[in-house]
Amino acid sequence: MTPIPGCTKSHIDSSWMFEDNKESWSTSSDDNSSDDGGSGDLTPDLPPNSDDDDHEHDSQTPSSELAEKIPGLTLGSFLHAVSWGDAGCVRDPQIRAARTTLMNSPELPVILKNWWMPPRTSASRKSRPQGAHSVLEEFTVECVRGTLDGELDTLCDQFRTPDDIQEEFFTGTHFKQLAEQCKTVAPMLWGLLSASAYTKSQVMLMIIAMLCYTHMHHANRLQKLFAIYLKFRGLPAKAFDMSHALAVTMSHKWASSHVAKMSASAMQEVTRLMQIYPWLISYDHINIPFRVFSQRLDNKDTFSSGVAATVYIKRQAQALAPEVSAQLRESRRIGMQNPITFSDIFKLSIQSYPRIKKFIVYHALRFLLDSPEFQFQTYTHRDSPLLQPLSPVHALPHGPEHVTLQYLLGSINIPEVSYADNERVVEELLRQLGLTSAWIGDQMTVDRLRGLFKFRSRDINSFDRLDWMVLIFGWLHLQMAFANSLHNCQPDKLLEYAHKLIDEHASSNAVNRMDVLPVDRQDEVQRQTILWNRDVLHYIVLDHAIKQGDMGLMEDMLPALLFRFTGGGNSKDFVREHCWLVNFDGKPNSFLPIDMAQEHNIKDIKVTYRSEGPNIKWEYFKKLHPAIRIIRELGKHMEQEFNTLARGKSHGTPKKDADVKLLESMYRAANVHDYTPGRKLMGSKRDKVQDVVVKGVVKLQSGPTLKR
DNA sequence: ACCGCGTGGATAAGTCGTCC
DNA sequence: GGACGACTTATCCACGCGGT
Repeated sequence: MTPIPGCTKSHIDSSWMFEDNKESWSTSSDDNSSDDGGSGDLTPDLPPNSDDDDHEHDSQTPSSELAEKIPGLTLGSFLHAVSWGDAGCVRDPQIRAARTTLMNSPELPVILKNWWMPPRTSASRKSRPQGAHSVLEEFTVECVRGTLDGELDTLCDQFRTPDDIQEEFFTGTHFKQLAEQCKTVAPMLWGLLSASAYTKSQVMLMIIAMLCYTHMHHANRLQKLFAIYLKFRGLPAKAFDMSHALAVTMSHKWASSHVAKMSASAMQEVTRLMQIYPWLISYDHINIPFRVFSQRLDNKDTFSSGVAATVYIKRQAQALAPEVSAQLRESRRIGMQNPITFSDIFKLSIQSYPRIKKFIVYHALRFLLDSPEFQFQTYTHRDSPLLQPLSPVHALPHGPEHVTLQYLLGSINIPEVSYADNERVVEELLRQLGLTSAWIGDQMTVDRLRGLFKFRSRDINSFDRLDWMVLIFGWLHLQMAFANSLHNCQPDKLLEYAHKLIDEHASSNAVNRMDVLPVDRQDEVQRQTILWNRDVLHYIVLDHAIKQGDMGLMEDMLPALLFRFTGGGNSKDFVREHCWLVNFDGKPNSFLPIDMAQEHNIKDIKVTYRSEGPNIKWEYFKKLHPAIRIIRELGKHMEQEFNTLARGKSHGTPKKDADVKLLESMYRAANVHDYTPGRKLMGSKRDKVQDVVVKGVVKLQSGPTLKR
């Protein structure tokens, strides 16, 4: 026994394999030949090797000695006996120890490798000895197949989808993470793939997912994701069948029926949440032509008009509820006893204006800094404290648990806008939410509920419909056309410019200055532009405040907002429902995000997730729309996953560039920002912008508005 | 030349039976 | 019960034909 390990040990140093020495090559083949010759009949073409046998004494002598000691012993039968082939050898402690040593020895891999492909020098002209090439190859394949089967089985469990309806399923699948899991669960498959597929991990993940899917069609996690995602990115049914056949997605059939399930589940969820948390419903008509930006969309769609509604759930409000309602009662009591007067509001607005102005100036400055012409990246003083974002006046807590949930309800086909229809809409929405049976008989409840439904009036639509975005971009581009020339200015100089800009072009003071001029010195066009600038900046600051959850800033803005909405002819309800409510329940989701969100939803309904085909009717819309929220989240999620993986964070160029350019040239041609004494507005009186703030101040001062 | 109408292609949702 | 696939149904659109 002992000579054998000694024999192999003498050859474990594999450096000789790479020597060009002819002699050592022959000694090596001698070693192999003795192995193969020992096992006998596998490879008959070994005589050239056996010729060289006698050169190497170490290896030859022991084996022959052994053969002499035990007659009939071949290397094959010996190895077989040692390798658990003989009961006595299995048990014998000495053999067992030697076997274990061999099994764990570094020689073993080398032995096997040599069996698989007997080494030879690069100078060798002989054909390579067969060794046990085919045997080992078959054996390896068998091993690998067994392991892969096991790995695939475990992998299938990874790709199973217990819950494929909820949002978590669609946004909770992270490809990198999943790839890591696959790597750990199926190291061999992963290793093989990454060795032979020179590609990114998500491709290998997809290959594995496809394998699992063909293995068992319940292992379909990625297929489901891709099915829903691709369906709502406009993959046609034909292409769907194709990619289904390739095991990339689920069947088209599945996708469409699954959307219905998602909708149903979303409706269920919203009904459940509405019983727990405070909620608000907003709805809007979705047949409003959407022509402002997208002229290409005039595809003569004959959508009859209908209503799209969204439920907003304020989750965190519940935690606040007890004390807040008490506070609310208290402040109501105080409010009743000490009604707020005009001068109070006016004082508040005076007090808060400096704080607001800081933000206005900052945002104006931001336009400059963000404009590509300015090249902020290379600006010398870009770290100056003067240019840093302002800290919020009073920020609300934020985080995932504070997100306001929104759920689209099924769209309803109720054609015309009238109060009667509004009631029908409300009824239908309640019915969808399953509230009808319990509450519809109770007129009181319905009346109260109606206060929570927000029907958007027409006069604010254009403002809310993001039309102003283009105008703002135009405005800022005009202001910043000379941004490049400011590149070398000191930060404090920039700040000063921004102040000057606000004072002269975007403030009530500027308007006032204009108004005190004699009539023939006034410039109506410029005045109008100033008004627009001022209002839009307020809007931007408010938007910023809302986005940041900056309650303090929003409170500061309340007086100004009150002036605006009172003057703008919007109902007091508008202010009361939203601004004041915000004041009390301490939440940032005031009217603006809600309306914006509603517009987003409508855009999704009308443009992004528009279904085509003959069977699209309102019934189908009703079925589809509650699912849009999840679909949208999925879209975001997928693009995020793949952008970060494949394309980095590169953002596309703003689509509105052309619009902005046009607007800019129009502004420039019209000289709206220049002072032209005595200029009058062209066109009818109706085109003239009202200074709603002044009107609101006047109205508040004189009218009955405050009493309510 | 223009309009009305029928037809077939394209498309996608819906239905039903089958398989695991 | 979920997934699939063959088959059915419904609608729009392009095209062409025939009549005015």
